[in-house]
Amino acid sequence: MRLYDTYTRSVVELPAAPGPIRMYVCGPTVYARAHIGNARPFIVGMWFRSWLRATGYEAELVHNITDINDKIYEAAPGKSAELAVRATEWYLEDTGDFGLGLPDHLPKATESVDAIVHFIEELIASDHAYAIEGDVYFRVASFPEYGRLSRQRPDQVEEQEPNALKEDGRDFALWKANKPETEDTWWDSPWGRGRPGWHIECSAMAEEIYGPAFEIHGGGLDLVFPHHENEVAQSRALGHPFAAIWTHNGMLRFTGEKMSKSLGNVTTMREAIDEWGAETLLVFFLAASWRKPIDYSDDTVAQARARLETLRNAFTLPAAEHDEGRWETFAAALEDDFDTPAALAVLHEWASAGQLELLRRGLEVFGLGGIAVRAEAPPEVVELARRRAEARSARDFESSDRLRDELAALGWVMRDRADGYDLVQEQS
RNA sequence: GGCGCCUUGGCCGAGUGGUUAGGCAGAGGCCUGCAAAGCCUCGUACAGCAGUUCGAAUCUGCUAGGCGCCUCCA
Repeated sequence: MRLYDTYTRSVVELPAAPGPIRMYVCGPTVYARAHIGNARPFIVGMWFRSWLRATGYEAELVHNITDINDKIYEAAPGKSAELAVRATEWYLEDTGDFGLGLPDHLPKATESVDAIVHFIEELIASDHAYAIEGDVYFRVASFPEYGRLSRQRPDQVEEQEPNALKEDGRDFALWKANKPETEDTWWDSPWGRGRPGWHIECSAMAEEIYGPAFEIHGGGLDLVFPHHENEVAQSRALGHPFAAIWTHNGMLRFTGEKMSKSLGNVTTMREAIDEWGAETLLVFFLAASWRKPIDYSDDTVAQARARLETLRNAFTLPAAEHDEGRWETFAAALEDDFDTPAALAVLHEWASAGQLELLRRGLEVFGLGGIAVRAEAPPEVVELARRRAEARSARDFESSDRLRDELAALGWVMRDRADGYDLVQEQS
């Protein structure tokens, strides 16, 4: 299995099965309903895990919940903890609707403060961080490799979060002293009441679960700098190898621009799922390479929906003799940097060729196995269909067409065959 | 300004040196009482310019356009 690695900007080979392959994929900051772009790292991560397991790997996925953050304090003054809990539930509900299961671990920053504090203490002890007036900052100058992940020269890195307390404008906060007027949650620490900075939680949680080294760290392309750059710095400053491979998914775009809450051009996951259904959205994501941007528009999602129906219809057609040898083309596409558009093309070829067993198995990798299962028609539908079949064989086409309309009104389509008919539920 | 990515037929989107991607939409046909579903046929595309090469969508350079990060961001 080969994957593109941001750190080396090249396609690298994964350790051979059974691995293990331990993945950490950055999750959401929980202050609002997540948008459909936020679904991409989750979906891609769950697909990776699914494929790795299907090919004999021991794969694990950590997906963190950032429930301590300025955005949360801003969005719910005085009630930030309640908002974080509610928004976490939304996120789990929305991502759960994709039918891909749960990550193996869903650590929360609020439940990892001990590990975070311990991590910061180690950084201070090794002179990679310093405490001042209740804040703690990472000393960027102490880590010569700073900037390597995002390909920036350390001396060109600009000031992060301007602040007069810092030794160096590039330094970033590991711990922030509590600001009682705006921050209604805090934790005690050796530096006083406060709360963790954003970047440290991922280093601490990843290492708390996996130890100092693991295989894959993923997230959106917009996290490369500063978030992931700071994570590597924190961990490697302590001599920990941290992630071996970095995977960054492309951004979802809306009318040509990145969909993001700060631009306000978002469709929430909830809205997207309600409008199109989870299966269509999965096909939508499948149709583009995980590293490339995708435009979210009615037109592109409608194309995905049409493809989904084509694949679904395959299961109403006669099956050909199973040909296990054809699995290889599908596998090869995914082994090659997880090329899902190429794999999707193979699914269509199987659909046309009547390789229904392969098609079902291939769909299952992506959480789409459900489309292989046809809905059972309720008794009144079965009865209408029987009557229409009768009318048809009596060549009473007027009644036949009327009954067909009645079925359509109930959401069912009759597909006549030479030797009978199929009853298929209309997909909306 | 710094770093990086992208540009394929009406649309989405693989491919990365030489033989069909695949899909959506559209046209014609087959099938059907008519449909639906399916099947068959039809596009001969690779931003532009220059170069390397026997040969380039695929490599190199330049130009144009677009996007991302450099501040919170999946």
